[in-house]
Amino acid sequence: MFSIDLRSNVPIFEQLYQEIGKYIALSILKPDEQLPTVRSLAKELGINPNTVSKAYQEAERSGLIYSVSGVGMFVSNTSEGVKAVLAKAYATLFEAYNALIELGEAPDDIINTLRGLKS
Amino acid sequence: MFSIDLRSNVPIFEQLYQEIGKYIALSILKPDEQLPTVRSLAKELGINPNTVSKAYQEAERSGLIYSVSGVGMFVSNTSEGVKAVLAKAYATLFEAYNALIELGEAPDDIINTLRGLKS
Amino acid sequence: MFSIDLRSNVPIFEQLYQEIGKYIALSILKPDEQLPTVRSLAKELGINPNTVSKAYQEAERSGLIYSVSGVGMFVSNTSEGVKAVLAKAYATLFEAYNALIELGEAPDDIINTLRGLKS
Amino acid sequence: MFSIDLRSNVPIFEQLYQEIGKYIALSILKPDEQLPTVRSLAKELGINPNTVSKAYQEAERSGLIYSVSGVGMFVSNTSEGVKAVLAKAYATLFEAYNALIELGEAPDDIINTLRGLKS
DNA sequence: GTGGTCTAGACCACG
DNA sequence: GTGGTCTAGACCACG
Repeated sequence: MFSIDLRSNVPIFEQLYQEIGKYIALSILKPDEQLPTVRSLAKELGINPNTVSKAYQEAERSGLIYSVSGVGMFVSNTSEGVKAVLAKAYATLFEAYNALIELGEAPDDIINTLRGLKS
Repeated sequence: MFSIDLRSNVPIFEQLYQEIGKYIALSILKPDEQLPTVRSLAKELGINPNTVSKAYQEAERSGLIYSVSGVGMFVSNTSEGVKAVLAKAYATLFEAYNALIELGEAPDDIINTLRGLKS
Repeated sequence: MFSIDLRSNVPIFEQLYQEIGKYIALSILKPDEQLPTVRSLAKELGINPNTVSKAYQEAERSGLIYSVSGVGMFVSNTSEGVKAVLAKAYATLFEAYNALIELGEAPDDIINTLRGLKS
Repeated sequence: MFSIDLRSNVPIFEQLYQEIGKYIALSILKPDEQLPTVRSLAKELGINPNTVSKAYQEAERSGLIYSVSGVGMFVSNTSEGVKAVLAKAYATLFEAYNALIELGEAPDDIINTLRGLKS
């Protein structure tokens, strides 16, 4: 289910965190569904359990998942957590958009280019 | 002329490289104009000369500037270099856009949000 | 009667122990009244019997309840046990209060804030 | 300057994080003052650099400190960060206060007890 | 020099 | 069984 790119400059724990956010936003992971255990996911991905744990802790701090002591990690009721994920993604878009504006691109040109992309 | 933020998580050399691209794209830096020397710019910004050097090297690799041995760095005839800068900025935008699509956002919603921004 | 929150970061046995203390202090549980058996309470709350057992042991050590071999757990004659529960709760309060003092808050400010709370 | 208790049940990184917050709130650590490096503090306290790093990262996420790449960690302009620290400390106080209320203690009794403490 | 990430492996509390 | 913390040690990017 989860896939990571060991060659990426994005840290592994960050990739994993983003994937969790993505799957929850897409309802592939549903509220109160249990995530793979730290150890099993680490084994499956061939990475260190500490790295998975770090991703899970980030996700818990973001309100995306919660932990049940002695049992495992579960998907939160998503409303607030997903909002945060979306907000972050939009912030990145705005930043890239503003960088183009700073380079002298016209707003309409940028938007038209994006509209061309979607079809 | 150049301004950097030491507290930013964006590396300093990267900030500097982007500023060079920005000023060239905006024709504030013009073809064959000389850039500040590594040492003078480092002194002015209070940063390590190696950092300035790295930014210049990146800009040279991108075709934005060229070096004249023993003299300094100069702005290239811009057409291709600026194209590269713009292409990179657009690539970042597309990446952010696609991340939103992956999160389930509708293309029209994203574009309308951006259109709201521009006014 | 007892209610626990599996998602809380407070251990379940601790929550249960505190609830026992609370009900005894409030005389909802009365001297020599029998507590639910470990197994029945575990079943009712959907938790591990060992967890209930641990809470009961804590409560017994605090003098809140006593065990009758082969029969079950019973509420103690409360005076000393309740005193211990209260003492512990006050200790926690003092600790939080002192932390605020250490942070430079004025005693009167803290007390006034609490007084505002109570109304 | 920093002191930790290895025997405490409070994690080391958490103790360190709280100390940072305390010293900033008390202006013992002043804005833009540099903190000890990860390695030097680890050595001084006899703990692992990773543990110090975790505390620093927590403090950075809280806005208490900021990092300058290649140089070190520095105290933020404190207003917002300190507010968060104080808010957290007050939350702990309120929790302890409410626990006492639940145990049947009268608000005035609790407050009078605290007032007795302060003198 | 600085902090950030990761691994391997241990130990712990909770259940 | 579960996740959380910590150590020892390596490697990396940035400066």
